[in-house]
Amino acid sequence: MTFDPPPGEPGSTAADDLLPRKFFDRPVDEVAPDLLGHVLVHGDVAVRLTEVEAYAGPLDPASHAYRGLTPRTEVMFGPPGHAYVYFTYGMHFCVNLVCGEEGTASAVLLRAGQITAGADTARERRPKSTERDLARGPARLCTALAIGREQNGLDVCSPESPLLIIEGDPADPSLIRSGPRTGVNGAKDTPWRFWIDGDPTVSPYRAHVPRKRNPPA
DNA sequence: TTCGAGATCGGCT
DNA sequence: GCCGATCTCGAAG
Repeated sequence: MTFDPPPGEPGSTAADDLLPRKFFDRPVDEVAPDLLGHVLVHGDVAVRLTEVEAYAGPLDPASHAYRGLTPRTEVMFGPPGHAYVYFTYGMHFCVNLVCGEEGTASAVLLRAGQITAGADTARERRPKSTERDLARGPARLCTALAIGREQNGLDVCSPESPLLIIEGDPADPSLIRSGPRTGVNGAKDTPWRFWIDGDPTVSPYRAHVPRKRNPPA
């Protein structure tokens, strides 16, 4: 398996390659499948998105916004086209893109993708991963792209931003599948996980398993 | 290949 | 204190 060379020098992304903000200013369940095939760029690493999940704001029990506006979820309640990065399980970062009108607090979790540029850099960050595993899973995707707290709130539609979403090869609509969301306790019957069928970088589905606790002595 | 369990800490009740 | 939009490793089939 080979990787295509980067389309140009890092940072040379033309502004008209960026997805426009109005792309994100739509209902989250429309934006999520449309994101498949587009490319998230941070530094010299680029990832073509192959798997995403939609979260519908305060009405969605699976969403961080379910409990309302908090300092953590502030970005979700802001304007569309911004990155919401959160820290979970004490060790992992995950990245979402805010969708819909300001205040709706809906977002798309970026779950997996294929590295299309900067594979060497990504491999340095994840030396134990095979090529297909480099961005297979939301936390791995963040590691491969070096996304952390500093990237929270960045505007991915602005050419000035270090974190950008650029137009890629849109996924073949006949290959887009949807199903229940991964690792989510509430609202697990909502088929808001979207992926490109047959793509090896799509993470395996795992039903939610509550963590076992140490029994009291 | 699949399954089970541990790791680790911020956010919220 | 409890829980979580996860990942990794080791063991077993």
